Amino acid sequence: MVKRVRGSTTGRPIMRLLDLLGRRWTLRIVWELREEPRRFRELQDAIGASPTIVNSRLAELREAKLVELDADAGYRLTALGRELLRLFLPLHLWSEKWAKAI
Amino acid sequence: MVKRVRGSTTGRPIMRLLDLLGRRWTLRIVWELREEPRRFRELQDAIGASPTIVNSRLAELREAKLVELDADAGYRLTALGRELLRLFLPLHLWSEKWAKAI
DNA sequence: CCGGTCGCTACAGAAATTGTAGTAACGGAG
DNA sequence: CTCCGTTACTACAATTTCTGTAGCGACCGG
Repeated sequence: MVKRVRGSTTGRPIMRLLDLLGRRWTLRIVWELREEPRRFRELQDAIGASPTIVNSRLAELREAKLVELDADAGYRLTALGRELLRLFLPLHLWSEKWAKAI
Repeated sequence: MVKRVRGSTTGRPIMRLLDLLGRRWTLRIVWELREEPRRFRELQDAIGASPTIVNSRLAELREAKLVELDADAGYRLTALGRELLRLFLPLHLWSEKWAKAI
């Protein structure tokens, strides 16, 4: 009994990734961690979600090795997480163009 | 009374975009449309979601001018949607690397 | 011992999603 | 004309997810 990835029957990496990132607040959390580590409550206040779900998403992101908790600094992106973020950075610029178009 | 974007108080483009893309199935739908237009049912079967939610997401994506419905061909990405997709394409390759790491 | 912060959890109510069924419009075959 | 298949899409109850609030246990400085 293989642990099925939500919404995907194949388990292909891209599907697993899209599934992970396509959950409420996940992209937003990665985005909030783009510059510096954040504390749990700090992160929660920044995005305005319930602690329950912030904790769930952080657990998922930690399991995916994209985020880690440093006792001194707080939550931060791992090396893998920073790689992912780098792929997403162009979105920032593009979103400005998109906003003008709609 | 400004129409508030879910989870965002600022309405900044990047937040609106992250909010839109951070909804269940949205990223997946864009991904499924990467190569060729798809019919409603075809899309629904491919991703395995309920018609209700497929229709909601398509409506949001159409409002965001990322997807359009061509009566002959089916649903397809707009020029804007293809631009966004292009930003996401590197994810495919990266996801393979990520899958090995976790 | 007290008061603050830390990550995190419990839980009831609200909202989103699912799964199934079905609608209305169109087109082609008989 | 009727029948059949296809199209996009909707209705609705059951289920799952998320929210909002409160609070726990551990730690630390005064």
